[in-house]
Amino acid sequence: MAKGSRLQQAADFEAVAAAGGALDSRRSLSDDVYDHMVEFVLTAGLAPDTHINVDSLARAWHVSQTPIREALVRAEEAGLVTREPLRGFRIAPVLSSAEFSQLMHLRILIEPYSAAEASKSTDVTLIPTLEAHMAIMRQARNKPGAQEFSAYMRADREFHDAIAAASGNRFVRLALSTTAVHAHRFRLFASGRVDDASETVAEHSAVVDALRVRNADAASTAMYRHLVSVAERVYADFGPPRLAPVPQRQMS
Amino acid sequence: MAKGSRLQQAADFEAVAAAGGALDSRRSLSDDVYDHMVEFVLTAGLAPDTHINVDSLARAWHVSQTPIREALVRAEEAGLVTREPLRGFRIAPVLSSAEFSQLMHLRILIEPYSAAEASKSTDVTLIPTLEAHMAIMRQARNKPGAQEFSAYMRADREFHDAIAAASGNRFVRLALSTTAVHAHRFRLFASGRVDDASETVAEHSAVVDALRVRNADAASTAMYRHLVSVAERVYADFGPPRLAPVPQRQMS
DNA sequence: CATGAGTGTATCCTATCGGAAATTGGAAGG
DNA sequence: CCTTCCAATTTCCGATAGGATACACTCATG
Repeated sequence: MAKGSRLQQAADFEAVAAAGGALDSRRSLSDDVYDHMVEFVLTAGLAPDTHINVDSLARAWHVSQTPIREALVRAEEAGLVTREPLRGFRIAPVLSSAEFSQLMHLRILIEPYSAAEASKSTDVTLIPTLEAHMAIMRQARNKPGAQEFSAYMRADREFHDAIAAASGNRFVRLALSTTAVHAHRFRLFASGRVDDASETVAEHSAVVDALRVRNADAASTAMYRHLVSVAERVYADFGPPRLAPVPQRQMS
Repeated sequence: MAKGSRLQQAADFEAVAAAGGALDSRRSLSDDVYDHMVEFVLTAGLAPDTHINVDSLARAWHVSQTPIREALVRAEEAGLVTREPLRGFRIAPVLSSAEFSQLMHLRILIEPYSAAEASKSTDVTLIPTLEAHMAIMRQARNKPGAQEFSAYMRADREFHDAIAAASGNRFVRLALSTTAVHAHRFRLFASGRVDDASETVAEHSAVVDALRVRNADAASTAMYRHLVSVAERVYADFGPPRLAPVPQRQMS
């Protein structure tokens, strides 16, 4: 392998790594491979159940099998791929409609809380960060391209993750991070284009407004309404099952 | 390496594998190593921040480095170990009191819902399974030994996991599975012995009673009370911070 | 047509090498 | 004589290449 380059000629990847992970000067090759793999699965929209040949993937990316395997193990934990012992790895199946409903139930349990806690955050960069993500989403409004969809979904993920991070509860953030890629892939295969930017941005604005004035109850409610709306929009495209009654309890 | 044995002489391990995983005839060596590692970290009570020497661990368990590394990557995702690139793996730090509080917050958000959903389960083996776990916990009551503590905590984990599984929501179950090992380790280092069996079994009984009569509201409430009690008991030993107000919403 | 042996392929594991980081020893300066 | 800084050594992580084993497929046979 050439001395300077790690993955492929890796020009595009090095740019991503430089932009996203400049702080961590120490990154192992398997980390790079993992990031590359996530991007690959999420944007390329590979067919579910596709066999992943470790050897050919290693040759294609000009690395050996070990970092590929380590990245695949992590991807399995994240739900991106599945593994059958002695039979290898496959691209994970896309969520069924029922499973997406389950996913949204979990988010509805957690995210109103994370929004409420985020309203107490002292991080002054939170609001500007959220607005930056919303600007990207506004920009992608009604653009049918795959590129725009990818940027749109990325901004959406980072919007929710920023709030989870601001909640200060690492377990909440961890639990939600797993859901993000699944939701991304479900919507990628459901429509694959930006079709709800107006509603989503409006609902995000309501959340940000509540966070700006540090109103925990309002933030919680706005987030709850947003998630219910997201689910309803998806089910409008897909028909039943609609969102089952969402159990929520009163502030004690 | 001898032909029949895989880990060490591995007599005890083979017994565990035969008891727990007989259904999966296909298991890779890294799976075995991972299970072994979880058991090792949770029962041996290794000091946090202890360096893990991959090479010596491989020699000690009579396997090579690759399955060790794969198991460590999975253990990192599960929060059992931490990894610093180019500096290796370490035993993960035990949760601080504040982090344990965060963990309990997440459980309180999720588990009342999982109990409510489990009450609708048609699985006839659920109640007997839960009662079996409770029997084990009763048996360990007020026994100070490390062996009893381990069995007690295992039964507690499996009790909650069985309910999560019965909820039918795989994302709920996944989110909770991460919390289990952290809670286990926190209590291992907090007291390390069975000191709340009476209360815990009583509270578990309340949950099972509600599940038996398929009362979703009662199951949710019983689980909520149980988790609050768990947190309160831990804080009684530890002093502040006590459990912050637990945000819960009304059933809509 | 069903069944079983034989061949090919890919996974999984092992053995080994390069290289980065921690450590120990020594020399220079105060 | 003690402290501080630098450098060589050692240790161990990360990566590579190759071999053993299990599975899938093909083809011959009852």
